Amino acid sequence: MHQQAHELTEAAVQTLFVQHHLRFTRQRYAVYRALACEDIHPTADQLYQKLTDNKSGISLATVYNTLEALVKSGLAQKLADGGTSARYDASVDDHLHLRDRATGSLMDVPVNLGKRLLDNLPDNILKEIESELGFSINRVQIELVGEYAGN
Amino acid sequence: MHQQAHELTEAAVQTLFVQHHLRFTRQRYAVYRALACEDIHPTADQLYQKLTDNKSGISLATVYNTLEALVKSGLAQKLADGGTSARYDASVDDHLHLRDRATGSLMDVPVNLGKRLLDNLPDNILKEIESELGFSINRVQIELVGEYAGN
DNA sequence: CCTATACTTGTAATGGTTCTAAGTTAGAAA
DNA sequence: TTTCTAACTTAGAACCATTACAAGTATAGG
Repeated sequence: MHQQAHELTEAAVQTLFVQHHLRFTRQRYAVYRALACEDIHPTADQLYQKLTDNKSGISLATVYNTLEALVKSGLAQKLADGGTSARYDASVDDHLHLRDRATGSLMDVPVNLGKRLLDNLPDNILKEIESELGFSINRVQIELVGEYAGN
Repeated sequence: MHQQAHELTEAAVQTLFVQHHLRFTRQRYAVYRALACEDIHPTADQLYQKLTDNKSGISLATVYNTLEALVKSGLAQKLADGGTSARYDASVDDHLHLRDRATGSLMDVPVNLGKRLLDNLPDNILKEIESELGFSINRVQIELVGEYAGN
């Protein structure tokens, strides 16, 4: 679920940053906005390209720095691509990804379906894993690997 | 579940390779054996180090080539590390991973627990996702992200 | 308005992975 | 067994995503 997808005004994002102990800068605002309005899961370089097209005046190093800050503060997550470069997502909730074996591409499962699957995970077994292994689960990341019917 | 974990004789692995249309070489045997008897999920370089210690006489390029061949043939899977380097696993079955947020380390959930969770996934919802999205699911990869109680 | 601290930036360095081109080998066929 | 060739191995170069660095700049608190 894309949190605040409809709340990307400067003031709203500034508030969000303050809540997460992040300084608000022109560059960070641009990166966050670009990331949050994406429905794919962009790489750092894709974001940089997009921002450069927008003449947002930002360096690639800053894109990386900002993404790291967002991830560390909990405003984004870094998804391993399996391929060459990392992908980012401005969502932090549990959600499902679909990975196409053929292309390696990654996309979200529609929220309603994904949520139903996650809500129906056997909670008692998760609890058992936690107690048995002395592990505290923060997030359940599920990836459905397969291929589109067309292929 | 580590398939053939007890069946790593030369003959057994050779048969396995033939079944998967892979030529059997000294180097591939060494890599497969090193991978299959690991309980962690080694990186290419960790395997290379281990094999070098064993004086197996193998180059790093071959480790990479072999891992790629194993993955392509279905005898291993590549796990995105989220961090810097990829990790490999000589198992192809659905299974669960635990990722420690602190260290980024990745390990298996014991088979019995993992299997119970996977067996209790709501199958009807998975089917619905398949039909709704025109996607055919080969594998369900679940990662439990969290931290050990000690930390 | 001033200041301290944190952020930004271009560039260099790093490090995992892939490429290349030359040598070697597995395994099929005779 | 011998021969043959496609496939494999290898060292080193190349590649490219990411991080480190050091100098300049901007934010937010006082």
